[in-house]
Amino acid sequence: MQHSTESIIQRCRDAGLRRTKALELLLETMLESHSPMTLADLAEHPNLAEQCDRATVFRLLQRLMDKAIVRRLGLHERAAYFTLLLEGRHQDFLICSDCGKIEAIDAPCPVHKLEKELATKTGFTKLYHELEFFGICPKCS
Amino acid sequence: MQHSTESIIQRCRDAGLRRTKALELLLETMLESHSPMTLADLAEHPNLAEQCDRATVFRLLQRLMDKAIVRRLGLHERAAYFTLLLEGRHQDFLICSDCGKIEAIDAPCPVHKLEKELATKTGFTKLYHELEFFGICPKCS
DNA sequence: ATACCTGCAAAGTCTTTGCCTTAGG
DNA sequence: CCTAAGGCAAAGACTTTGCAGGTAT
Repeated sequence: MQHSTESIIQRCRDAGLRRTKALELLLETMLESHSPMTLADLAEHPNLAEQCDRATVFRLLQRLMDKAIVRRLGLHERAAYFTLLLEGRHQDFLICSDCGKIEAIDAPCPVHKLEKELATKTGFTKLYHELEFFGICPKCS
Repeated sequence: MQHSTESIIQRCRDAGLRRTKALELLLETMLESHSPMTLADLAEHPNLAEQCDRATVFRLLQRLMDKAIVRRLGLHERAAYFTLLLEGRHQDFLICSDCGKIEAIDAPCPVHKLEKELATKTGFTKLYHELEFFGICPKCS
């Protein structure tokens, strides 16, 4: 396997984190799962449930995000974002990871072809997509 | 203007919603703003702050989502999702809007070109993107 | 030895609901 | 008139933090 737990632990060590039981178990668990997990998913996972506190998992995730080993998906605020669905308008967004400013991108979206393919391959219906670009805006950098 | 408040209100009426002051103000506000807004953004917006309760805005957004006039961005759970950042692996996701199941998509991501363009056009640095497809999975439909 | 981690419990923040009143159709 | 919508206040859900004690280095 290309990404062993051991090699990720090494990345953590290089980033200055201590090798603790909780860290090992967390990384193993995230590596086993092939899709994103919530804090609850992780803290209640059999690997972790009896082994460490939810606050520990939370703080580990925080550190791992700081070190760019873990990413939190979605817009980076706690609150939910809403947008109007207007006929003939599809919006993708460009978001500053630092100040949080969100702007709409006008560029034609290059994803529709893949979306069609997915519809036939996977049997999903009512497909739509969301595409967000994140980065540091000129002001913040 | 192509999308007048009036025309959206008509969509709402067609969908069975009553024409109330709060609805009008909410739609106007969302139409003015050209990027997604949080419940707090909306409820505290000068247009709405003194005019209606936050719970009202919340319930309006709910109804508008039911009627597919508004969309809530991001993964549709309350909790945040985390994923490992592994070298050489970029994942896009396919999510069932009904049961919430998330699966990773292997297909080569068609977005990198646009990402490069954005970097030069906008001056954003450290760009990356997230791409999610939503739909109803075979089991749920 | 000491700076970093952990567990527990409490506080915060944003969302969601109950209940009664108001008003649109 | 009848039912959907609104206001207020309280409850929920998930996240985040303070502090005292434990542990990797």
